[in-house]
Amino acid sequence: MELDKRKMRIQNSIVRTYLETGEPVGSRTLSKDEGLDVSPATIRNEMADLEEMGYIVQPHTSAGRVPTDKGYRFYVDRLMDEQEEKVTDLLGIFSDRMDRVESVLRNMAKVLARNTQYTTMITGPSYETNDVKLIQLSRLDSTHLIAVIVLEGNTIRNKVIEIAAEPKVTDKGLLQLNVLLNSALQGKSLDDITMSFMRSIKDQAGDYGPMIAGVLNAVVEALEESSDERPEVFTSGATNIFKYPELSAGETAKQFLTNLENKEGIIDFLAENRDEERQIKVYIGEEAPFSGLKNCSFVTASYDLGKGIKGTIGVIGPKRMDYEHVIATLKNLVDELDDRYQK
Amino acid sequence: MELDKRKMRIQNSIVRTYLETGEPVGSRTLSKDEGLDVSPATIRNEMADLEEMGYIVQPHTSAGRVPTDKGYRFYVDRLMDEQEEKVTDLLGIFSDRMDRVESVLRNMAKVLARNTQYTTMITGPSYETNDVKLIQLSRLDSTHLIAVIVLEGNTIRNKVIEIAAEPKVTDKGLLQLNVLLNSALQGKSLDDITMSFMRSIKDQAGDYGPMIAGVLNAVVEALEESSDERPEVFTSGATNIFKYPELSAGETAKQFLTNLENKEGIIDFLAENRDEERQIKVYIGEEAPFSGLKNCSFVTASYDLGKGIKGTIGVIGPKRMDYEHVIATLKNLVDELDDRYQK
DNA sequence: GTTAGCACTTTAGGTCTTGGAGTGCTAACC
DNA sequence: GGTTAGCACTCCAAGACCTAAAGTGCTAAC
Repeated sequence: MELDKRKMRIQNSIVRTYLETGEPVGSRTLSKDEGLDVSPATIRNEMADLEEMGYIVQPHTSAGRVPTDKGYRFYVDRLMDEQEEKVTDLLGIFSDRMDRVESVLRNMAKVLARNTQYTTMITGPSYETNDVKLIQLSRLDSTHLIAVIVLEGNTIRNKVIEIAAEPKVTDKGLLQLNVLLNSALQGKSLDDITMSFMRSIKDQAGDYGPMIAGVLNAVVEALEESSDERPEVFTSGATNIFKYPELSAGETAKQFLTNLENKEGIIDFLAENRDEERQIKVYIGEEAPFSGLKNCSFVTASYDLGKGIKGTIGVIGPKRMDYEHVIATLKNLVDELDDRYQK
Repeated sequence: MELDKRKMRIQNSIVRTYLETGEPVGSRTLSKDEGLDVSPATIRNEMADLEEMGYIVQPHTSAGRVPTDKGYRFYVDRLMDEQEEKVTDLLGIFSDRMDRVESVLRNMAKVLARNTQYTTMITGPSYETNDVKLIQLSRLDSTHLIAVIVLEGNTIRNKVIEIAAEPKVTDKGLLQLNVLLNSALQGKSLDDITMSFMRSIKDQAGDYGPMIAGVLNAVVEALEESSDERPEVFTSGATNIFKYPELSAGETAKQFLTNLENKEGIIDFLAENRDEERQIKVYIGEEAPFSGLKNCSFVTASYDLGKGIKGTIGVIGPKRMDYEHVIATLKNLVDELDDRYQK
């Protein structure tokens, strides 16, 4: 059964009012809503219908109505279509040097949290292409080398490698090693570095053969750090939940914050969204494939900086969050990111 | 006025019992304490004295006694002298590679939080000596160089430098540049890099003169990051506060967590302790030169990994924290660190 | 100096009561 | 037929009240 126009109107009014106040909405309140020129009694009838259809519920007999997950969903779906508001003022973030993607993301989380007043989390980029672009050994001191490994996408890893004092590494030897390593490793990914491959390099290294093991180890570690490792997650505004009584009462706050501190689960959840075709997604309450956080809604957006650098941005708030604003802001942010970096 | 032996005994009993239970301690409870063979009435008399002297207070007329800051202080001072218990089981941390000081510290915070069940924070090392040890330019692609700058103490910084496509940088040129830069910059610190110094390098660089500006910029940035920048702070176990009702009730939890998230103030506070001669310090309640966190005590320890790498570890918990355990653990940890790295 | 005894105070928690908010239903109205 | 006024009913929140328990300070006896 479809909702007629008045029911839709009432439903949306209920959601909107509830978003603002956080209190169950009664028929009297609604009747005063501009544009709805009917008596409370009429509204009561309509509400009874809406309740039967599962859009709203009463916490208890003599209370007003509160939207169900389905009710929110109805409201949000409408938003997603209409929504085309332009939000600016997030640009400041980008003035930062792009030196370290990390610091940009961290910053982004912070700004977003301040802007929305909810909790935000951003997964660090996980790199899909993971090839070695450049490797460079330098002598640090008599027993240590430093290996700088640059991966496709310009991620840089440093590794300190301990070496035996003998045989002494000459400048010339180091140069040769670098040439050897670069020609051997360039364009290689983790999968390419097999045992036999390693042995062949070792053979070519002559006197430095024993040392090569350490170097290759470092390379493998660097590659593993970039792929296998779970992406880092930057959170911000965790304490914003104290602004919403329904999330800060009793056990809930504890659970919320503990979940956030551990980051387990959340990472998986965000990572899952990474490749979705649809940029913005909204999970209301139980919809999130992710236990542990009751009474919360998630809005996620995936970004793609090109070169296989992808990640997810998420906003977590109470179910009664300002979806309109959050969606607009995220959409804006992602568009902006794409514009700037996806060339 | 000095405390006689029985008063001392009672005072310490009160503190210890209160640490365990978190509830005001009554005379009856104390009289059952082993070794104290007097009646509740006698104890009541003594307690009246202790209260007058400011070691304990009653939350309200018909409640037991609770230690004051002064009372805790008395208890803790005694601990600091006696204390020589050996706590092990923190060693697992060190098995990690020392590649990244950062990850060791992060880990350390985590283990410490789990061990003590309080909140821990560790300031990243701030480097006192800040000299360039090694600099190495490599070609990334036609318009980018990568500069690897190793500082004394083996901190490694990477900088990507954008360069003009012309004049083309040859391998040979790069080699020369590296030699030039290393001989010029080695052992130099931020203060040494003056305008005239920069000009002189530029002159020596010949054709690559224009490019040098970018490189030197990168060096300066790297140096600034290590010195000027506030040290990073790693926190862990923030949600442990929910284990202590007096910290998780109402506003307090919010304040606590907000303070922790912002890290402002805390950094300064920890940094202040960095150079203290005394390794372990205890701040009880108002003693902390640091507003914002009521009802908390801090135990801090400063570590020194040599080469000017110093920092502070802090444990924050309710006033009624298990000082004995925390102090012992920290002392142990710092000793261990010193043993391992201060050679 | 120590202790038993007792009157006194305060709090935590339970029960009761009351007022307000909101509903569903019925009957009247347009 | 849809809309509305009226009313009885339900439930909750907040306050008033009460009680039991815990702990004290004081006094008088040991």
